[in-house]
Amino acid sequence: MKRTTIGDVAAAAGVSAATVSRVLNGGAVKEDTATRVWAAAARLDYTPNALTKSIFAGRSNTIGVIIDDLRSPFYLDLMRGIDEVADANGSLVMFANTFHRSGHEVAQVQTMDEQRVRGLVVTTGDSTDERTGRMAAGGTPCVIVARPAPETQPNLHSVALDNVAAGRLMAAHVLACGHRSVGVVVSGGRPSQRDRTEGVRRGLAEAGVPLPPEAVVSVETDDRAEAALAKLLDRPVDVVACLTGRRTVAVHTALVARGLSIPDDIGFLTTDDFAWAPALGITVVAQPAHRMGQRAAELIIDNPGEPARLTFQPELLARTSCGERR
Amino acid sequence: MKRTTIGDVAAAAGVSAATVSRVLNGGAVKEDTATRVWAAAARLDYTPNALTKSIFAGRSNTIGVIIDDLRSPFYLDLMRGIDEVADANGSLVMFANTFHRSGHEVAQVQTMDEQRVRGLVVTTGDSTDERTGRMAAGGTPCVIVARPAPETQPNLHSVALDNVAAGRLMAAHVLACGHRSVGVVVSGGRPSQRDRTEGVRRGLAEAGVPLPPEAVVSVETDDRAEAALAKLLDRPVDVVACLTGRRTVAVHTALVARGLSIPDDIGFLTTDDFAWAPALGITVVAQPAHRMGQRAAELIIDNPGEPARLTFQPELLARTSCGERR
DNA sequence: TTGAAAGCGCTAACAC
DNA sequence: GTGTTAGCGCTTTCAA
Repeated sequence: MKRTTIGDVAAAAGVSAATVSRVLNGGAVKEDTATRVWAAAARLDYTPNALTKSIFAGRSNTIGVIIDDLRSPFYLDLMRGIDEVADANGSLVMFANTFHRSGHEVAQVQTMDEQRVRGLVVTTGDSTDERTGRMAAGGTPCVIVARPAPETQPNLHSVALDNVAAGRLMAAHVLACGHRSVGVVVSGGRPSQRDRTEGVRRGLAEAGVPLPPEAVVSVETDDRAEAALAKLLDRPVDVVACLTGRRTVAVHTALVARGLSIPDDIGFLTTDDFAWAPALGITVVAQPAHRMGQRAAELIIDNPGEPARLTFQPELLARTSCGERR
Repeated sequence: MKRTTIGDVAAAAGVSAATVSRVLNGGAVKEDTATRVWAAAARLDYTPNALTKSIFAGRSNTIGVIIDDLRSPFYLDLMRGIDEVADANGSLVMFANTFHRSGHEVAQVQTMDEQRVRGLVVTTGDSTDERTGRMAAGGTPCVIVARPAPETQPNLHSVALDNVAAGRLMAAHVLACGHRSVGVVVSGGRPSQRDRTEGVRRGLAEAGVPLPPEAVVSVETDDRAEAALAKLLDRPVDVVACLTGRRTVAVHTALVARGLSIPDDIGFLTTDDFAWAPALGITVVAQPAHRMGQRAAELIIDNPGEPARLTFQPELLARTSCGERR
């Protein structure tokens, strides 16, 4: 099944391939030549080969995105932001989902590099840092999302939340609601999780409220939420702060499964806004995920000479899940 | 910023480009030659150019996916299914979000064709049918999701839900819960919406319950949900059946905003399962979205000679939002 | 087992 | 204006 090439069109229109190329890309051609070429192209159903074009440019017009898990509300909004800007610039988005298959992530970065993507957005942990760094060194702009870039290097940018501020916002809110004993749920030990925990700790400390180590539990997968919560609620806890949007459903469900009513028996707040949060009255600290995605894509398209480290401020969306504010 | 080419590696290893190619792709080469080549490749940080490779194959190793709006739970799960199978086969996924910008969709199909995708998954309305048909005629396997393929043609497959069955399932459930006056919400007039409505109508008719035209309203965008519901609830309605997963949040919110309590004041059920449905007790008719995505990707990778029209059966997940079953 | 040479579909100099 | 000629980075005959 051979496809129509530029040569076929040229032959059909009685011109050279170069002329066809000029017609298609807006060079200087006589009007009736152009007409003949367009007609021939339409008749032969000619679709130019973008792959071949990219060879000359040295790279494709596609932005690569590597994401842990699209099901997280943050990543989904991030993705939409990237897609929007890409689309507005005539770029495409190539996407790979790691699903936390560690070891696979590095291979995916490599694959994106082989595709000669115009730029790469990575949201994985630091396992990919070395490969991403080399890619940036090779001239491909890369944006690390959700944590600061590991080192200052040309073509290597980052887009992240002020995670400490997010933690502080949560602490301030639960204190304002009259809570004193806070339980914290994180997922794994990624820097963002550590920083948010630290923010909570500092925010509470300023009000003289401690956050002992046993008040912080890690939930690695959804099905371990119940067990982790059982441990967390061994000691009296007024309010549970979930520092990871990925675990919101599981933690909320585990709370309810224990027969706890929110906010009457226990307060609850989490990270990342989501479509059902208003309906459920769940208070969240939101990241400007959509905006972050847009900026990430813009960094790739504009690729400023100076490496950029963009930090975004979180926003508290107070609803009813922590009880009334006093 | 010139990147390392196969020629650079060849020169460094003291062999020809052809030999390097053979080493990289597993041809017959003497062992110590291979060793020298691998060493040179590593030293020069050689990353093969997949774009150039694709020129020879005639097409890339990427599966294109065109989706209306990723925020819909169905599409997100579909996407995950596609990605999974693609990944398992060493394929990548290239993704475009139309966001219902009509007119843009056809351009996006064309763009995917220009990228010489290995295959294309389209979820848009029929505006793209002509272009997709030509793509299939040109040899690229295409899969239309959520409605049957418009015509039987080689390389053109479809993956869809049995929408009439979905409507019947809903009708049977609301009848079993003792409801008699059903209000239906659809979004636009796409075939899937029409078929589901028809299913509801037939299911009710068999029990002698009518579904008059004024019992069906269309909600085109989220912000029009309240107005549409006001109209729908002009007449007495026991239960609202939302036939589009995309509008679940908006319709549910509009119901609650009217001061209606679910299921005490009014029953509610919708299409497509979602993460928070169990927590909210919302009954849904689910599509096997993940499975459908996998099958779509498999159709592209295996591309059977006979055009396939796959139909999937919906499943009722009964929870509490329609009241107790009698 | 290896290299030289041709060519994939397209663009970009350089002539005419 | 338009055609000719070189490539882009890689694979694939075809000889050696």
